[in-house]
Parts: sequence; structure tokens; C-alpha cells
Amino acid sequence: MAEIKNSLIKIEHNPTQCGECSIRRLTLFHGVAESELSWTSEYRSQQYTVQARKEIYREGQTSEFMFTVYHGWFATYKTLGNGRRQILRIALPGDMLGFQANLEGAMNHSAVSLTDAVLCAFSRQQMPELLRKNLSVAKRLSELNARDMNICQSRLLTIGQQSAIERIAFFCAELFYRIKSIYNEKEKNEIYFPLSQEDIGDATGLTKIHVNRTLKTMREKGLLEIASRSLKVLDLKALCELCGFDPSSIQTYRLY
Amino acid sequence: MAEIKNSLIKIEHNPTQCGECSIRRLTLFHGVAESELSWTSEYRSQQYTVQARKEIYREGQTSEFMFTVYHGWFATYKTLGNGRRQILRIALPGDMLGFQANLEGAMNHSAVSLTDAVLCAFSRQQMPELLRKNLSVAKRLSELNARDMNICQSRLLTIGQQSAIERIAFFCAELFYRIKSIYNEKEKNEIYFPLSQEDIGDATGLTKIHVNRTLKTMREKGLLEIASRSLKVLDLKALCELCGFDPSSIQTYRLY
DNA sequence: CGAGGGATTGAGATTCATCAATCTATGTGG
DNA sequence: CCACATAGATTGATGAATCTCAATCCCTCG
Repeated sequence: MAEIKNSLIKIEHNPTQCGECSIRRLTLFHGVAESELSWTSEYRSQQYTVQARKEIYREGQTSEFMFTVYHGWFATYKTLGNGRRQILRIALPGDMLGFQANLEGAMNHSAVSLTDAVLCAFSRQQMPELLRKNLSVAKRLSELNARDMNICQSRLLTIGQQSAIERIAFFCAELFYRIKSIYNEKEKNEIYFPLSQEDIGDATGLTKIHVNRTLKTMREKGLLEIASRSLKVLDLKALCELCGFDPSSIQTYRLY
Repeated sequence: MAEIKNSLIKIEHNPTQCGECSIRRLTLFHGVAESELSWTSEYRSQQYTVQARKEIYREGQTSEFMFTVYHGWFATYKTLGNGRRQILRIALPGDMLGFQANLEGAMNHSAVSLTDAVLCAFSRQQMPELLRKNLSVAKRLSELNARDMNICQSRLLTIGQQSAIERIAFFCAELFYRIKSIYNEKEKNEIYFPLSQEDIGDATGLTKIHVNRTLKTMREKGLLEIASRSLKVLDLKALCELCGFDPSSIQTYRLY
């Protein structure tokens, strides 16, 4: 497998400054006073581009950085000895990647880009210092982690207790709402959607064949259509009712 | 359903002092300097007893407190409209219950005692102040949450990608190691285990009937025996190999 | 000693996985 | 510009894993 080091390409020319970051409301630095941003942003070591489908860190290995997604989609996952893979989380702009309890230790999961993407990197080593010096950042980190915990637990519920069509509906409904809340698109019923059917299967605990058949059913029922990297929601209300997804819960996903 | 208020019984006589708490190494106050413990422990509002099988907070409702488990077992869970229930987490002594991003808002999951138990309560309202004033506690909270995130993601992996026998093996292996690490019992192969087969099913995403059949298989294979509130591990090595549970990962569960 | 909750077993239905083949869109090299 | 390679999507046939319904058993507790 390709070296991870090579997948991250440093942006030498004009990296985005935190002060002018258009998605700061979504990130770790949401809530940092403008007057403090000049020094807290010093901890943002670097900005990197990464191509689609590259690993940025791997389970069992250490990682120099943790990241904020500035642009693009990522998936975190764990694998089993037999090669099966469970996608744990889809990370979208504003989301953190790679924070865990033991900042020095090996990663307990892997992360891969699903699209060409841009990451803001933070030295893991310097994180404790940043958190000590700026309580607003520490509080925000805690909020982001608690939100991710809630999302993770909701996925445990859907995977543990729902049928194939319900799981896929839940997965798509959640992503649909998350994307729309990031880009403030109220009316659009179609979003960019870079996941393959196999990815959807890895996220929902189904085989790609069964995902394919279930998507066909959903298309026939007029719920949604996934084709050529696009997700079109045909009947949002029915989709949410089918899987028990509560759109108002997305507010606790946003945190801004 | 019974009122939650009534399930918590305040301990009026001689509640445990944080300074003499025998499991402090496992808790939120691990790492707090002895000299600071006198004032941080002021935030520990009260100690409560609770009988087995009582809800201590409920999804959708607000809760005055968050808790540290001092004694006993708890389960957190989410439910679906059709009544199906997913157990999200088994909380053991030292574990936190009820922390979430929006401390003022409604709970996003419920919690129930599995045994008679004792809880140390913290006013949710006062938490931000405590975290602001004591960085050691804030850091510890973040560690505990990150650890729980890892456990949650491991369960996502096992429920999403493993068979019934593997899921049950994983669930039991994890609890077995957690209990042994709490009580420092290296050699014992039997632990107290208050979960019904239905509980195991709710935790692993299986029906109680299938849990029953699978436990029978595991008994016949000489892996483990669950009977009369006890879990006896007959072949620990085989159990861990079956489900891919790595005992050394428990170190990141302990955090002390 | 009866009641009730959990455990156990059986039979049959359903969902989902597996294996295998074909199709389609996209990109690549000649 | 075309032949080819490749990855992802699609469909069919079959079998295994798990669920559902139903009945009985067993243990504990009042």
C-alpha cells in the first residue's frame, strides 16, 4: 500500500488564514475571540491537499497530525482480520479527524479521503498546550467530540436494530441534512455524493450486492436516487419516516 | 413508567468522600492534585443509591445531573418507534453517565441500572465552571469521552461486520477484561454478570432467541458459560481469537 | 404452591450473503 | 478515434444466518 506520507501535499502558496476561513463557524475555532485568533491559529501548523482515495492515517500507526477538514469528504474506518471494513464516520468540512484519548499513541482507526480534499493540520504534540491556553478551544473540542459520540451511537442504533432499507435511508438522510446545513442550502433536493455502493455497504453493514438491490427498491418506491456521484432525495418526508430520522436532531449535529 | 425522580435515593448518612474514594483512579477526578481535591469535590453534589432496573434519565427529557458510577452496572440505550432498543454502552464503576455536548438540552439517550448501584452526581449546570477552573478535570473528561468513543466505534465494527457468535464473544470478552481491570483480578475466570439474554441481544443487535442458541453453541464449544448472573470464561484465548478482540487494547480503555 | 420472568427448543419464514455472470461508464494507450 | 482495460453497477440463482411465532420448561419469589 502506498506510503501515507506521500499522500499529503503541503500547500506552499497562500494557505487559507484562520481569520478569513469561511467555515470557521463549523470548526474547532468556532467561538475563539477575534483578538485571540492570531495566536491560536499559530497552532494550525499547515494546510494540505490530498487526492481522492488516499489514506491520511492508519490504524496501528502513529500520526504526526490531527486535522480539520477544510474541503472534501473523508471516511474513518476500522478493519477486521478477514478484510471486512466498517466505516465509522463520514467527516465533512469543519469536522475533526484523528483526535483520540492517547494523543501520543497509535491510531485506533484509519481515515481515507473520498474526494480531492484540503486539510488543516494540527501537531498532535502541541494540542495539550493549545487546549491548556485557550479554554474556548478546549470547550469546543469537547462539544465536537460529544456530537460525534451522539452520531456514532445513532449509527449503532440503526445498524443494530434496523433493516437494510432503513439503514440506508438513515445513512442518506443524515448525510443529506449535514451537507445542507454546512452549505445552507434549504431547497435543493440533490447533493454531491462521492460514495460507491460498496462504501455504503461498509458504512451500513451490508454487502454491496444487497445495497444495490435495496437502492433499486428505494428508487422504485420514489424515495431517493443515487447515480453518478449524486444523491437525489425524491421524498424527504417519507425517507425520514421510514428510518425514524429526526431532522431536528441535526441541530445537535451542527453546534453553531 | 415510573417517575425517574423517585428512582434516585439520596444517601444522607456518610456519603463517600472523594478524598477516600477507592476507585478514584478510574474516575473524572483521576489526576486531580490532592491539594485541589478539597474544592473540586465540592462539585460532586451528592451521592445516590438506585435499585436495579431503574431508569436514571431518559431520552428526550432533561436531567439535572450527570453521574460517575461508584458501584454497580448501568446500560445506556436508544429506542426506536417500534420499541426496539439498542444498548449503546455498559457503564461500570468509574465511568461517566450523562455527559453530552449540550449540557442544558434534552438527553439523547436513556440510562438504566442493571444492578443495585451507587452514583455520584454532578450538577450539569455547574460542569462548565468546574471544567474552567480545573484543567486537570477538563483533560480527564476529554480522555474519558475519547475512550468511550473508541469503545463505541469498536462496537460499530463488531455489530456491522461480525456474525452472531463473534458479536457475543466480543461483547463478553470486552466486559470480562474491563471488570478484571477494575478489580485487579488477574487469575479469576468468572465474573458477576447481571445481563439477561435479552439484554445481550439488545446490545449485540440479535434477538434473545438467537442469543440463546448462540450461547448454547459457545457452551458446547467450551468457550464460555453464562448462567445465574455469572459469566465463566472457559477458553479466553479462543474467545479473543474468535472475535478479534485484542486484550492489549483494554489499556486504552483503562486510562490510569 | 402458584405466578411470572427468563431460558430453552422447535418449525417455518425472511432477510441477507455468496457465487457467478453480464453490463455500463470511464479512462488509457496505440 | 478506436480497442481495450478496469471499476462500479446490475441481475440471477442458491444457500446460510437470523428472525418470528409458538410452546414448554425452569427457577425464583411472594
